Amino acid sequence: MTSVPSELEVIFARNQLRMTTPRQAVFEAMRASEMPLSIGDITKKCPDVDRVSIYRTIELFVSLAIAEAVPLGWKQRYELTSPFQSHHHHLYCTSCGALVDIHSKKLEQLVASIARDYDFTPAEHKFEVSGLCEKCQKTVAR
Amino acid sequence: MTSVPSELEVIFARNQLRMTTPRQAVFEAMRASEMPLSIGDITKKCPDVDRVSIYRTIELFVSLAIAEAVPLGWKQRYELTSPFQSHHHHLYCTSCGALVDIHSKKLEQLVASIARDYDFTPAEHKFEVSGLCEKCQKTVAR
DNA sequence: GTCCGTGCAAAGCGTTTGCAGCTTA
DNA sequence: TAAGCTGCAAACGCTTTGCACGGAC
Repeated sequence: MTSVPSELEVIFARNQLRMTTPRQAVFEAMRASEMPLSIGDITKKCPDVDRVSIYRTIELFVSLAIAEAVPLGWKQRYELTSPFQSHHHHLYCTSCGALVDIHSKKLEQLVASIARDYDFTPAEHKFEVSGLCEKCQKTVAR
Repeated sequence: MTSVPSELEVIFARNQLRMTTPRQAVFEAMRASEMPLSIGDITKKCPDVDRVSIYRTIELFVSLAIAEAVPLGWKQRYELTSPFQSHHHHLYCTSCGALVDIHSKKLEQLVASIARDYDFTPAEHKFEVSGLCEKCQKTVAR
């Protein structure tokens, strides 16, 4: 219980939420993963947690901005956010499924600039590029 | 039948596909809409088309690049693409649901530039910003 | 000791699949 | 005419809801 990242405990305490075994398990599963996970993935990685609790936990995490949805391919996937994982976006190879994290300062500036132009207060932004990775460009014929 | 946009007919002919009433109806529903539509939305707008056909038609449209998925809020929505609607992205107000189309040359350039940096051949990209519109910034208390 | 959170069960939808008949080219 | 496409029916799986018990604080 004490091994839980303090930042998470702080967020929970601030919101008067309880640190429970299922919530820890889901958090650890996401933290240990290198790529965004679907609900199904998380279910598999947390066999002791009921699927219902996983749904509720993910919903909670998203509402607390601990995690966010990532639109990769067809399914929605989830990933930890800024306090726990540096803010980034993805390049996704539609041929081999490779995922590359992108950190782009220019993109972040552009979001701010666009928001300013349109009198918007930006909260979140999604940016994902799909295509072919270096390897697959050569491999794939057509 | 002859009133169907010729561009669509060309794409269909090129792929040896048939122009049918359901496909026209789905296309027209999307073209008439100002915002991306969910499968459920399209179903309502095309009451004479079976839900199954709507799924199959959307899948077909996406594979032909006639339409594309837009990750807005939680649900996946669909929108026509370049030949039928100019390429753009969205600002989404999480308070009132307002949607603003963004056309940003800089963003398109950035996608190309990032892809180049990572040796990627970009096919598609998604970019959506959510936040508060001008109006709601003032209205919403917290 | 309280109240929140969980697990279980079941309902509720959205989505997919198989197949016979109709429509398009 | 022949093949593709549709609609119907039903299966399937994901997600949500209600409720009583258990655990966190």
